[in-house]
Amino acid sequence: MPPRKIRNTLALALLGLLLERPMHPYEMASTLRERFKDSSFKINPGSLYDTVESLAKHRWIEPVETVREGNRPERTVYAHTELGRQEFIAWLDELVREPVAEYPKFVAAVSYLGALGPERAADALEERARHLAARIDGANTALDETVGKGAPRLFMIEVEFVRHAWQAELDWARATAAEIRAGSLPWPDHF
Amino acid sequence: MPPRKIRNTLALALLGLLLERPMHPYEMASTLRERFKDSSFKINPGSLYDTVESLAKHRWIEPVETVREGNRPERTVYAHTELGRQEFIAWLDELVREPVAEYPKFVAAVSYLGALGPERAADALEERARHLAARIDGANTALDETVGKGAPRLFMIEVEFVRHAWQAELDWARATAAEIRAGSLPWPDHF
DNA sequence: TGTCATATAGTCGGTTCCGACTGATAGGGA
DNA sequence: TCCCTATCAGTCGGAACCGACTATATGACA
Repeated sequence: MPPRKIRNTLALALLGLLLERPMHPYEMASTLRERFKDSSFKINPGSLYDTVESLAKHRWIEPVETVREGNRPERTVYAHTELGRQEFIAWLDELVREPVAEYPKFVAAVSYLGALGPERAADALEERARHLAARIDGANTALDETVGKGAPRLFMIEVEFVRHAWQAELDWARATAAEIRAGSLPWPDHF
Repeated sequence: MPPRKIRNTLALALLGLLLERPMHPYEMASTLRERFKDSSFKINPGSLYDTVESLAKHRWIEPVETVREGNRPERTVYAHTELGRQEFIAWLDELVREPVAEYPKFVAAVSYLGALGPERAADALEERARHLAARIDGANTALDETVGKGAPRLFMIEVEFVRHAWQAELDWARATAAEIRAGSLPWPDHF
């Protein structure tokens, strides 16, 4: 099996939507926003149209009609192909099964934490912890509201995951700041 | 304060190295690899030279000499500037303090977990859990070795963080797979 | 002595990505 | 009627990114 030709996960989101029904690009973006999926996928007008084009080039989706309303720009409506459906499932399966390296910015920063010196490092970690706590609150509110409206948990399962991940990061940030304050994380000089 | 002009974290890594001593690009890459920092930063020859150029263009670093050994290509040795030193610290501080959205591929996949159907989803999560467990083992080995050689913990602090993050992800994957198997995570039909 | 693998050092061209911008329509208020 | 804002729909140029490739030197080994 050759490596997948499209790696951009926005393509996964768009494909997933088109499995429900045909749409034009702008509609895909607004539907994703409605469903809070804009926190799982980076939706930017430039990337959106590039990605749709790339999906079409690879025949995972195809234009089914172009409509024009009044003087507005023409809209091209796309639908998924059978190839697209298969690739979607295979890709999804692979993404869940195999962790891939992703180089988050925070890991980069932690690699050079020493350069901040102990006080400033502990300070910064504690501030991060406060931000994370606020985000976790936000996630809880979003979950409560959505489940309150009767939506199945599975529709927001990724929010449950990120909440869990943030909580872990929060715990680490607090614990590490505490270690620095307590002096139990020795600070070499030549930083 | 205008937004930072360079966002690429490889630039942070290179700048951090040049604070120790002047180096030429290839040497920066090999030094990072020696120190296991290639798991925190994506080091690719193309990006390396582009990034060095960009750092130089912004005057965060500057060439100090070009040397030639035998018939090998010329090497340009760079050093950090005072501006570079200041930007490094300010950037680092900001990266630690403020969490930024990063759209990991796994979150994308979990957003569409429903499409896999319950059996395949549970299967895939369990496989991921096994991969994660292996990585955690690897991290532990690396930590033991390095600390065994007398290196300060702070030099590998980012490995402690990623181990913690992986452990959290592992816990979530296992717990969610178990919920699916137990039927306590209801699966809507129209996926 | 030929050759094979590895380390050194970097170039090049193409794709991807993205933020700033354009321009039309719709609705509301003064 | 004029203006303000929001929404709709998309274009464009440049920056970032990355994989494939080039080319020399060194040491091992058959």
